[in-house]
Amino acid sequence: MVKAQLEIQPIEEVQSLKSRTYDALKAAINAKKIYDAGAELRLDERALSLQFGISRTPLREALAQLEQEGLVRIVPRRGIFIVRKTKAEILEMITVWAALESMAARLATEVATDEAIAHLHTLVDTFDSDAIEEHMGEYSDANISFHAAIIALSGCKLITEITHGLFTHVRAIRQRTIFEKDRARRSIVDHKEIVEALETRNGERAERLVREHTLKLRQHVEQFVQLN
Amino acid sequence: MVKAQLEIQPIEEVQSLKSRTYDALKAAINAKKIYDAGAELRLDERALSLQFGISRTPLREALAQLEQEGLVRIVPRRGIFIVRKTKAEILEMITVWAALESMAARLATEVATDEAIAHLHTLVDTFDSDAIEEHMGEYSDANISFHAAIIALSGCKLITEITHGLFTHVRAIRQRTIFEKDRARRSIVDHKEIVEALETRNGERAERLVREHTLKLRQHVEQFVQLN
DNA sequence: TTTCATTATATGGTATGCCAGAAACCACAG
DNA sequence: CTGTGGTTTCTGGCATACCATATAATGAAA
Repeated sequence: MVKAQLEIQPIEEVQSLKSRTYDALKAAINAKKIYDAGAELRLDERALSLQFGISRTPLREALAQLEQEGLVRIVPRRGIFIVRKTKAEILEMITVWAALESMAARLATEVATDEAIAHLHTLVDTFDSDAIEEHMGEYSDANISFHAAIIALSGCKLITEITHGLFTHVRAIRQRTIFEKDRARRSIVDHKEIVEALETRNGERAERLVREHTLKLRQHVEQFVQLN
Repeated sequence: MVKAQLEIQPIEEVQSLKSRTYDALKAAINAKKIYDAGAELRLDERALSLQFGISRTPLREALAQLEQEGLVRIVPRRGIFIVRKTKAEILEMITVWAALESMAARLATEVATDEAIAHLHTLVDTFDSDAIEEHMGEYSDANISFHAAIIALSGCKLITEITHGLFTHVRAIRQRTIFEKDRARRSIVDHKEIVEALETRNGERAERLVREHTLKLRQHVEQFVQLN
């Protein structure tokens, strides 16, 4: 046996057009403000195939996948439309999120290393709940990272995958969420409690805190966010 | 305005070949014992298109959707393969199931009607934990129905949808699960407790019982079920 | 007989063309 | 002006043909 003599990089495998088109379309849909009034939700196959410089075949396969994922709806001989989620559907997504992230928190208390849990502090301690007003933008990002981190700590790939899929849908509504400072302040307190529960390996408590935290968001969206 | 003079039935709309092929393939994969040794996992596009009597185009679109769903894997210029889930992935699915069904139980205590909850008795009381041996087959079906019923009681369509998708994968392993009578007996006891918690609108307890019940299954599969 | 290079074949990937249904447009009758 | 029937056009659905690559088959050289 000859030992590796070179640092071999996998040959850059060019993905199929279908796959790349899928990614491109998904990114484009995510970037689009689909909840704005008068937003164009229709996708034109031929126009897209021209823009991408490919034929309709791989494009249609990518669209079929997006349809399966629930991002677009293909109506025979009528058109292809970006799906706008209803408020009820968004609320259901947050509910599922609550179920999954709370389970993730429980798992994290069982499998995560102390170091990994300690690392959460970098995502929480940065923000003082008093001076939160001036850092709403950064906080919003850190907030997302915090929840993603907990899910990652669980070690459960499937939870990561599903919540990531949900996030794709929910992020579109995020730009509509009013981050009033009071909510942010209480949110930080919640986060600190959650970290503490994880550190003390209190699975029950961690699960409950995460669930309640996310259900608060659900409540908030239900009350204050208006779609259409 | 002319009143309806005829009883008009909506025209039976013929679904697209893509859609029907998707359903047919999914059913075929589910019916196949993919975990048996030597099972043929490869799908041949051209052969399938001949069998279905359609061209490769709609077939490929259906396959693209199945790939998105994780049922098959398409390897460029190598072939299309039915995906066999690993044991670790099955365990993750059961974990997610536990998270979702326990949340569903909690929701059910908040939104389900008394009548709907009472209806669960028909799925539980039928089986006496003493005489369970002779009715394992029926019990297995009732068991599935019971869990599906709880999820339905939550009123959360998304939970129903996701768990249904998981079931598609897990059912293939079901035929490998040894239903020894002891597990079935304890399972029935669990079910009765769950119904009671739902009836008394004890959300915390219902959630916990469902979670623990499903995690028991997880534990069992981890210990006793062998794949490959 | 074995090995390796060459060739053939099989298989998925992509492009193209035509078809059918739906919507938009238009003209003409009332 | 209005409503109705017909025609055009637009759009997605499907079939077919060809392409590129991976694999199998073949055969010549060692």
